[in-house]
Amino acid sequence: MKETTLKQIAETLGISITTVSKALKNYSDVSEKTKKSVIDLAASLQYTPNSFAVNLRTKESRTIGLIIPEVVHHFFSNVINGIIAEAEKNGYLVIILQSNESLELEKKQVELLMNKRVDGIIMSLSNDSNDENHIKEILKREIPFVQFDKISKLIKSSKVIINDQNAAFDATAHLIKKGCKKIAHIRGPVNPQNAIDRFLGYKKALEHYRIAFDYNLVYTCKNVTFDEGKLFAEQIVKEHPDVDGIFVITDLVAVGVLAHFNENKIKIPEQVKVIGFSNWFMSQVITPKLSTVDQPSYEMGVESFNLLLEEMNCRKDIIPFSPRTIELATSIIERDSTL
Amino acid sequence: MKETTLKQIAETLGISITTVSKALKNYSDVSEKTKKSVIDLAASLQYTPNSFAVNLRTKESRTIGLIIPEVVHHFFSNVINGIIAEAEKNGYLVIILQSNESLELEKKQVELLMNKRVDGIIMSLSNDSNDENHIKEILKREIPFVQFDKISKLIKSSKVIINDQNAAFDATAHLIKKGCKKIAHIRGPVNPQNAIDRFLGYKKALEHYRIAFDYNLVYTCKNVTFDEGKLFAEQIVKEHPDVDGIFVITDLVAVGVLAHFNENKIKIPEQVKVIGFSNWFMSQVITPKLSTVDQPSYEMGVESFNLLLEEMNCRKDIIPFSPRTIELATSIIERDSTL
DNA sequence: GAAATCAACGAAAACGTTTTCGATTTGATT
DNA sequence: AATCAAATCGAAAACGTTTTCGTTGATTTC
Repeated sequence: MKETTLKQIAETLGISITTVSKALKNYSDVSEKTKKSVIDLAASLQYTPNSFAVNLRTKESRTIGLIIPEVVHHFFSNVINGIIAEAEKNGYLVIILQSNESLELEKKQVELLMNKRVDGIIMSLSNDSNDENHIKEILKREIPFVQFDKISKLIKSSKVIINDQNAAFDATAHLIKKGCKKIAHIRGPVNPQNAIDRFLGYKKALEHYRIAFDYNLVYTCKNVTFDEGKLFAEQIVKEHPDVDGIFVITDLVAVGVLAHFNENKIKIPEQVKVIGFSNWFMSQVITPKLSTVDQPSYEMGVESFNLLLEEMNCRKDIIPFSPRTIELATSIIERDSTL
Repeated sequence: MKETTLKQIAETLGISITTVSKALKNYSDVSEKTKKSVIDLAASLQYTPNSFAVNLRTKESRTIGLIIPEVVHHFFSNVINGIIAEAEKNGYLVIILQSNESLELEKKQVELLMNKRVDGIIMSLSNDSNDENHIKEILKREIPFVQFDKISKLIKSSKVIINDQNAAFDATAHLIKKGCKKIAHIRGPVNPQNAIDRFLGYKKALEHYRIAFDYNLVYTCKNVTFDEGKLFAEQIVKEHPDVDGIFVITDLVAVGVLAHFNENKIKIPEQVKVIGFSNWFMSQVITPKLSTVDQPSYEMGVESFNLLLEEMNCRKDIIPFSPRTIELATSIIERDSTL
């Protein structure tokens, strides 16, 4: 039971492969009669074009690659969701790779995807991406490319981002408006632009509301984990017992902070108010419910794919494409932890 | 700046395409001298084989398809993680599709993957999969196929599962050993085998410990959500105020139960003990920490891929393959909600 | 009646690789 | 000198599709 090919259809119908191909693609130089006979036979034989041959001939695979730092992650899995949904709608499939926050793996995976000849690549950088040569190689080979969330500003490509600095400003301002006078910040790792921007937003908010900035109130995550949240919470109450507000780089870490406070009977929001970032599902089921910054992750995936699609279509029609950056809106979600 | 091909290398070196190809694949009938010159030139031209052509020629794409009900899901995203990691190790890439628990979408996606001519398919069924024709089509076309977690017993294929019935038995027994006398069960939807098996395990445990089974104590989820957990918790305390233990189909729903109890000052574990299923990350950061059944999700992904690989290799060498079923061990994790 | 138009079809090249099966040369052996 | 074996290479087919460019015969136009 072999696969049906154009050749088989052509032979049983006594016509040429060319005509069969054209009939199935509804070319105008095939008579209605032969069209019908071809289409009918193809249907009854369950003919589907051999995509390997189509790929080779058309030089496209209708497949894109996606590289993200982590799959098991509320934010990223939502982005994945948006990307594969939008891709499927447009007839594209998605190959997903996980860089595990490792630059080495990331490089290999970019290599892999280029060798697979995907039609485009969407990517969120790993934390220790301080080297951009592999990314530049993508652009050099003229492969459509979109960055989202954790991006490199040095690379001229389309991007889908939020304004981390403004969002962090808003989050910090929210604490201030709720009466906090001494606000600590648990920040992300040193390299990624997001962590830097959120830190700058925090600092800017303090300045704007005339609260002295104190470097000792800034704690830096290495791995951005639940346990780090617990650890830093402990350090904060020990070193600065009068801290009454904490802005945390992301909800996962913030939940760690809450856990430590809960265990040590430190009342939230009475003694300390806490606000996170990203609006993980977890935040609304934890006690107390965590205030946070909502980041439109699904939409981010959708927009990323659409930007990529735009570029892929331009390349196909050989019309020039200039990269665009889409900035999505964030919003403060007020819950029990800052009431 | 076009892509380098075998032909180009052959022409600049004044030898045939055949020899170039053989040199790069280290065939024994090419002299060391020409091998070296070919390899050197290939490297300097950054030659990579055109995978479209290789696919067409070898009839394989070194790509597999994965269909799961939901990406944004702690269990499934961990499985994804296991699969793509193991696949990458073995030189395979993974296309991921999400069925959204819809049979219609699932059918389309199976179709899509077969038309893409992936080398194999791994799948976890959607909840309303009461029709198996699309799956049978996969087997008919002799495409290597593995089911995991939500499987159909009617399909003869390799499977990676846990023993849901035993695990549920253990979970219920755990509640009984902790002193519960009247145990409710919030079960999953009617169709999926898992939900049925877990229900049966619950029932069997009651029988084993001589506790009367009461159908009124069984509540059936439709969408398996946090909100359903809250809702059923409310119903349970209203309809059966003397219930002192609840075994819940999965952690997400169990967290909903905890939320309702927390809001209504019903003490856990003093008044009611609760045990979930799947060991979501959330369970260990919620208050009180949720006891649950640990399900080895990452390992499930790894094993699924390895079974698929086994079958793919057999097909290639045309040696017969008989499907295997791997049953992974689960374990009870005792936390605050059943202390 | 010659020229132009049109409808319907097909031959063949092309995409880039892999692999089979000879062909050729060289050196060694009878 | 004839035979054989080993070492090295290449021609060509094959994978299945798409698309360009002709070809043919029929019809229309001046």
